Amino acid sequence: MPELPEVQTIVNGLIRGDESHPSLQGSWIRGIEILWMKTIQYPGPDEFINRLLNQQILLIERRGKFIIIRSRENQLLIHLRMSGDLFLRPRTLEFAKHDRLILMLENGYDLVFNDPRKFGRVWLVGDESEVLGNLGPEPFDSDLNETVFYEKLSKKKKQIKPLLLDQTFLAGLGNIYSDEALFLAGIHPLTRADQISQEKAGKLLSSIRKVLLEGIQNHGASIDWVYRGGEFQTLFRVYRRTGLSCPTCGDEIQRILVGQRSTHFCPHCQPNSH
DNA sequence: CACGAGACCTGTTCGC
DNA sequence: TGCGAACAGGTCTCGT
Repeated sequence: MPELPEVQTIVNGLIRGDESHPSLQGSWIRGIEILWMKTIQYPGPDEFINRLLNQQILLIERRGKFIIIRSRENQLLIHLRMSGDLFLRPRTLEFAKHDRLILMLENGYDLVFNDPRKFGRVWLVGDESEVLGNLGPEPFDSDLNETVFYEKLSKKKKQIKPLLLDQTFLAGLGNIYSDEALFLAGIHPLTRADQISQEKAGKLLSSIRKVLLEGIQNHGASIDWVYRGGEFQTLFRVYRRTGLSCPTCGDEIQRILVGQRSTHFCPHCQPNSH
């Protein structure tokens, strides 16, 4: 599911709090319930509980698609993968379907990791670079400009779509936002990265930033039964719009498979360059 | 090393 | 209505 805008939306909600729950920041962890053991990627369950119990949550951040929850000595890293969700819920007697990990807070709320497909994972580490060390730059990193991005692209022979999904190249894009960005930039998804001109590279970078910002401003995308309150799905230009008309030229949007992932594009606005 | 297929999971939707 | 196939926002591993 969640790509950068959805993860950012979740982080923003946890930091801010709202009418239904307080901020997560400052909360003390007084109980831990692991409901699906594989959720804990590292360390083992006993050490996980020992090191997290009675810790205070100080900061919540995002890096790529990871949520980072900082206490004094440890970082809890959470990756939602396809169907995970993280939210605060007033303490209840019974857990909900698909709850995988619960941190019980002193203020009467539970921090709930719920994940129907069980792909999501969490790590508890003292040095986050053990897990995040191979991530590429953040899309909004000010050091990433047209020239730098062009040079990064020119070193890769890979097709641009799978390259944008590669988290070691750029952190945060997934299937939705890469299709949307390539459409805005007018680049065919199968174009080799090193065939993209500097001008097109600049256009691609600004398109990536534009669609991510749109996603964040609309609180992410909510599709299928995985509804999280976002509205960006109503603004999709190509993603899951196979057979519908291109918002720019009216041609039919096509769907192809690239690296086993559905890929949507407009054959007229994103001409095949090879 | 690069690439593609398969694995990990459950739930919904589609086609016959 | 029923049933199997296809598909889903991600990433890792294995084989060629």
